[in-house]
Amino acid sequence: MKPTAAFDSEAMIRQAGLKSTRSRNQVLQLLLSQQEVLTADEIYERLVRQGAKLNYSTVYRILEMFTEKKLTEKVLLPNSRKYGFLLFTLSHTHHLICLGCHKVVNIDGCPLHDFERDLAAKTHFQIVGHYLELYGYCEECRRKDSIDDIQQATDEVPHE
Amino acid sequence: MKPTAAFDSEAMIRQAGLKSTRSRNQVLQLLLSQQEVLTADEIYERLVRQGAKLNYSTVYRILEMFTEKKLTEKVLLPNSRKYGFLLFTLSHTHHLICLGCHKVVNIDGCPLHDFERDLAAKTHFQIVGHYLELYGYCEECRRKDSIDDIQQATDEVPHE
DNA sequence: CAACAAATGCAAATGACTTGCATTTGTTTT
DNA sequence: AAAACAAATGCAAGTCATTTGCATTTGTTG
Repeated sequence: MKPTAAFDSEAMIRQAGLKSTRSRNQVLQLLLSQQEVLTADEIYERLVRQGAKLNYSTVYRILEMFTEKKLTEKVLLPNSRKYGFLLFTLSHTHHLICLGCHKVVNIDGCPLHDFERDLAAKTHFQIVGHYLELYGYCEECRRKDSIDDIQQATDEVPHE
Repeated sequence: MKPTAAFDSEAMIRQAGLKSTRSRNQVLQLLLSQQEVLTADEIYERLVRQGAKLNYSTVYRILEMFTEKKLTEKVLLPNSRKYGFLLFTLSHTHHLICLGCHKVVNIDGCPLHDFERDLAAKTHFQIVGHYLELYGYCEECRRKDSIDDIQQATDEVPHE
């Protein structure tokens, strides 16, 4: 009998209306096994290290397709011009991302709801969207790293 | 007597501890004359069109230096992997950016202050920063563009 | 106004994707 | 279960925004 993760990923891929291919399953299983944001090349590297045979561009195409079909979501990583991908189930909200281990914590609801309404009224803008991600260090990472490391990394975070 | 903008930019550049060069003044004057976010290549194009003689990489280096010295700030533009630059004085807050004309409206205060404190308590994260920009259409742009155009552009905005 | 560090120009390099096209693989159909 | 076919993948080359190395020019200072 197949391992559970493998079964799940096949079902999920089919349910999204996609062909269930070896590469797609490998990508989705990796994402399912980690509750963190991964970049395309982290995904590629990890899969290759696990012995998978697949191409860089395939990874991009898979991630693009997964995102289109709402299996994953794409978020901009701070100060890097790179995108991270995470399971859509973890998503569709804003995230608190640990800068140490890339763990993702979901934020229930949008803290900007009322704020946006007021702002629209004040500025006469039609507000069509916003981009919000929060960054920090989780409990474990804070324990592992010294205050100095954390202080240094703080500089890499966008304003505020 | 020199035009005011020229004078201002020289003073600002010197005050930032930088050499006042022709190119730096041209870039800063352009930014001073428009209250909007501009990308590096928009800046380059506009200056060249005005007859300035300067290099693409110079523009990048200037913007980088200005940002380091807090004359400008660098913000990620939605869904484009490009950066926009704007005066630091317009900045150090969050922005509401018009997707039509790239006009920037400053947002006073940070709507996430209390929220972050509560979230930190709940998640045991040390929250070190966040990225927030809002996108929409200003009054003029809404008047100019048809509903259809706006609807289409809406799709280009990051989640929520 | 010489001396020198800093800024600029230019061409080539980089990083993160993206694309075109030939080949292979799931899926569907017989 | 093999054919038929669209869809997915591999590979190599291409983009786009930005960065870098190095030779040259320009502000600033002694």
